[in-house]
Amino acid sequence: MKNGRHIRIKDIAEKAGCSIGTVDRVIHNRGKVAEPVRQRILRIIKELDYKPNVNARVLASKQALTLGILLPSYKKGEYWELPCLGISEAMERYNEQGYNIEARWFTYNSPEKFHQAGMKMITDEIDGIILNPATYKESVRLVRSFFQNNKPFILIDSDIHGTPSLSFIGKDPVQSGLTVAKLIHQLTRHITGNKSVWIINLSIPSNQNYALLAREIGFMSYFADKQLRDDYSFQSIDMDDTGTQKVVDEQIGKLLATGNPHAIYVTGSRVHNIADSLKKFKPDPKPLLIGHDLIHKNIERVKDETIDFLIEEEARRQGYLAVESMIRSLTYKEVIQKKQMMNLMIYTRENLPL
Amino acid sequence: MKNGRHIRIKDIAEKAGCSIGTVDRVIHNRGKVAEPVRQRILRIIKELDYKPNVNARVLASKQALTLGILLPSYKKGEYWELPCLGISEAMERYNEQGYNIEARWFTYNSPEKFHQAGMKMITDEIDGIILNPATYKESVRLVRSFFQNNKPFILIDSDIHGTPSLSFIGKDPVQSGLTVAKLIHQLTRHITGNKSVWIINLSIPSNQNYALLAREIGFMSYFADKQLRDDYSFQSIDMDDTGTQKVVDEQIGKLLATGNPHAIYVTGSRVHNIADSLKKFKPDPKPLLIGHDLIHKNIERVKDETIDFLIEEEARRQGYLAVESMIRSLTYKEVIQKKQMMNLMIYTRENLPL
DNA sequence: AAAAATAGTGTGTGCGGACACACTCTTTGT
DNA sequence: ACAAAGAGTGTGTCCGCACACACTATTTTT
Repeated sequence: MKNGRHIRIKDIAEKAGCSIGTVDRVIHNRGKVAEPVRQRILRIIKELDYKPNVNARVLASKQALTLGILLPSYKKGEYWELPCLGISEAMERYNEQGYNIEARWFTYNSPEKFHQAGMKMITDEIDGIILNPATYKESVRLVRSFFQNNKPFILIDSDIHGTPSLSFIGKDPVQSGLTVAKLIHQLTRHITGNKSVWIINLSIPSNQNYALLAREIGFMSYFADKQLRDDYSFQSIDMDDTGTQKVVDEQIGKLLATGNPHAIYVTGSRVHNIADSLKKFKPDPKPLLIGHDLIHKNIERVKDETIDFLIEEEARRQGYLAVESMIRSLTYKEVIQKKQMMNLMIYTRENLPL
Repeated sequence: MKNGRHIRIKDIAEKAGCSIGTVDRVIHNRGKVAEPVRQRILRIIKELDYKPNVNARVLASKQALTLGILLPSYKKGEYWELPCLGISEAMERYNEQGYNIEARWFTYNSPEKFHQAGMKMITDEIDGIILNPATYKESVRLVRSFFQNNKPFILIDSDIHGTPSLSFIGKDPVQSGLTVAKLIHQLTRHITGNKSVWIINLSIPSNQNYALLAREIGFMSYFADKQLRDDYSFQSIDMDDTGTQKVVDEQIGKLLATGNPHAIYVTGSRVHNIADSLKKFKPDPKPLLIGHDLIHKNIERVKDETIDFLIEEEARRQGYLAVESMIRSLTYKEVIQKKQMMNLMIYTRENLPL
């Protein structure tokens, strides 16, 4: 592939009959270059397929980057800890490599806080923003401000279509729902008679989570497409997430009194609450239980097989890639892929990592 | 985290009251440093948690690395193409970043060729070796030569325990088998009566593949551990892989004449051959079909649902990580994790990548 | 017409580290 | 006793790039 050595600025300068200073000015658009010379240099750069030496560049420009991180607030062990771990990991790794990257963290638990924090990032000297768009309306508004103020941003976990982001990193929630549906279908297909399925939406009430809805839509559309509606009866259950197990137990207790489902799909990451309830009530036969996200409490319930399958969208890697992409965009002016879709992982007891 | 700037060699030199040259000699073990000074510098390096600036290091040492790659020969679309893609990807990426890395490829299709190619790598000026150990005996012999000749090497895909490799990158095949077993168990548990399962070992006869055997062992041990032996009847089938569909068709035809299994597990990557046979003979009900590896022909059969599930061990990433680990070890003298276990991915139609 | 502003260009220094080389001081050989 | 060999240390150059600065030639201002 590489015959000989790499092309340097000096090589370009020689070929263009000018000094490296001029080439430098062209590369960085620092102006003050005669137009014909500029064109010539640009041509040569293309011809020679010049790629700047990243190491030299980082070494020479001791620029410090400040990234703004805007994510939902969370407690230890909850979902958003995972992307944050990925972000920290990337940050450390790049800092060790001689970069000088700093993070400013913002969290929100309401649309107001979200918007407020977002606006603060604009006035602060922040070079790039990594955020999870909360509600649609607020996000569109905020993102527009970012755009107008020339602040590059990357969306993670949930997308807002048609937004001028550097990149979206995550997964289509509809596909998640489809995958769960496929699993439940395959795992219950040999049960005779009509099969009952609960879809439990266990989430914070104020948080009208778009992603969870989309998962449910994907889930239902699988059965619709395959014309399996008559074989299954679905019950969609909205459950308030007060965080306490007791409240969940109560509600599950009531529901179980009305009958024992064949399968339960929890659209969010709080499957472990349902799992704990099932452990308490011990319905027989035990319903198939499927949910999302590789958080610690869920992993424990997969290990003891109270949860049968977990779906996850490489949450940690999302955070890592977001930081990496931002750095590449800001320091190397690399063009980042507009959509970086994660793998949709299916985990069960036997293939849990570590 | 980072208060102020990074520690440089110069900082260490000042604190130790010597010149950067001396510090450099200590860092690189180039000898000729008075022992007390050496100790002092080492202490300071530790105290200050000195991390060399990777960018400066790569820039200054214009060392060119040559990696030797020793893998089974393959045709386009076959399994080993995937790790190779990962290797090429890593190579390109690092070369673009100012590194100077070159690969020398060796392939083998017999133990003799394997050993022969391996020995050639020792005499050639190769800095590090990435290999897949073929047969146990040959591999141990070769690896011993590597060790004696001070050639660092990384094993990918299959491990040889207790080997002085820099790292092993792959996955425990027993766990793969366990995972497939879990899937088949769960997917057939509501079928009444005794369930018949075929385990098909479709591989090149000369290639007494250890990994495939280990998968089968894992597979069987699942059912043994769960005391499910009475619910299932297993048939282990060794099938020669001549590469032609016709031969497979013939054998499957004969087998189907003896009865229709509930599930088929193909331990290697040639599930698509079995899938094609099933498409031809259309046994009813269609047996559950599970195999390994995300190669193109398999993906196609997952898309049309002839194959129900595919297991894969991030083959491409294995190659990528192997190169990356080797570079980090050789150029930064970083200590590499002895075992880098991949995720075990479960794919079905709905969660195929892209 | 002289001074000042400006467009266009080249030069020099430093980023942190690798490595060659030069230098000093001691030890060893003759 | 003096040269040669060696141990131990410091200095200088270069890697490719960014960026400040200096410089020349031309145009504009006064």
